Amino acid sequence: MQTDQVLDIETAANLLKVLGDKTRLTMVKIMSEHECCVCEFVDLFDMTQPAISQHLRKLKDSGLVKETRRGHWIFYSLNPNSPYYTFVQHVISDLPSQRYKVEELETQGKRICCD
Amino acid sequence: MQTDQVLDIETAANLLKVLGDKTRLTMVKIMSEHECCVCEFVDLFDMTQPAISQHLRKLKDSGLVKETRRGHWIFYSLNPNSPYYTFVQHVISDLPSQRYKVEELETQGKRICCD
DNA sequence: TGCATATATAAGAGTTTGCTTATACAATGG
DNA sequence: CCATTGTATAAGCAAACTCTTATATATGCA
Repeated sequence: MQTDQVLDIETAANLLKVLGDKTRLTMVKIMSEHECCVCEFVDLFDMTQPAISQHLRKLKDSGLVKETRRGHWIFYSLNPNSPYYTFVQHVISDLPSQRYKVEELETQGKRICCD
Repeated sequence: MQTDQVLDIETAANLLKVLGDKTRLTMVKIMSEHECCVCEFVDLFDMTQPAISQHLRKLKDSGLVKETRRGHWIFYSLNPNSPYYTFVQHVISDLPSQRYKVEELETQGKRICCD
């Protein structure tokens, strides 16, 4: 994994820019608690699928997030192997839990599960 | 002052957007270690005075930074009364110290001091 | 009072961002 | 192998961002 290392400022600024968007920051907080697939994000945010996809690509390009395909669905989650994993944890630790959103999906029967 | 409170996500995203710029992030790290006036920033960054001024305004508008005038100079520093002070501390704690930059100014006789 | 210095603001140009719609690609099941 | 479903990519547009130059404002001092 990695330890609390010193981050160079330019790298940190780029990460913060990626996180400095309400949609992406919420996604990251959600993924720190659950993995999620694209169509779930589409339901959670009132946004088109391409818009969601583009946000996820930014997160993936930054290395903060990884994807796993299971059948039709691609699940996104925080990448614990990112050298910036603990940095992100620092940043999002003060944010309110977003579990309730995923639970709402669940009660609406919109949660995707591949077991 | 304030405690480790939960930050709403939109507010956090806006703060991160402000911090998600190399110049501003470096400024904030510097100010967490020293107060600085505008002309010092102009020397530290290879940037025009209005560009520096505009970055400082963004930081001030976010409430993260406060200014104190002393004669000709306006000194900027982190605002410990900001409700987001500890959040910012979390974010910048992993960044490398920028003291050496201010020390370079000092050896070049470019440091402003109003004692 | 008038000038020099420090800083802020205004206006404009070039770039980046974040959406939209349209289309392409990938996987599954009949 | 075709249709359906989930996801990604492309192209285009409006808004936001970050710089530049020019100018205004504020303070201290001769």
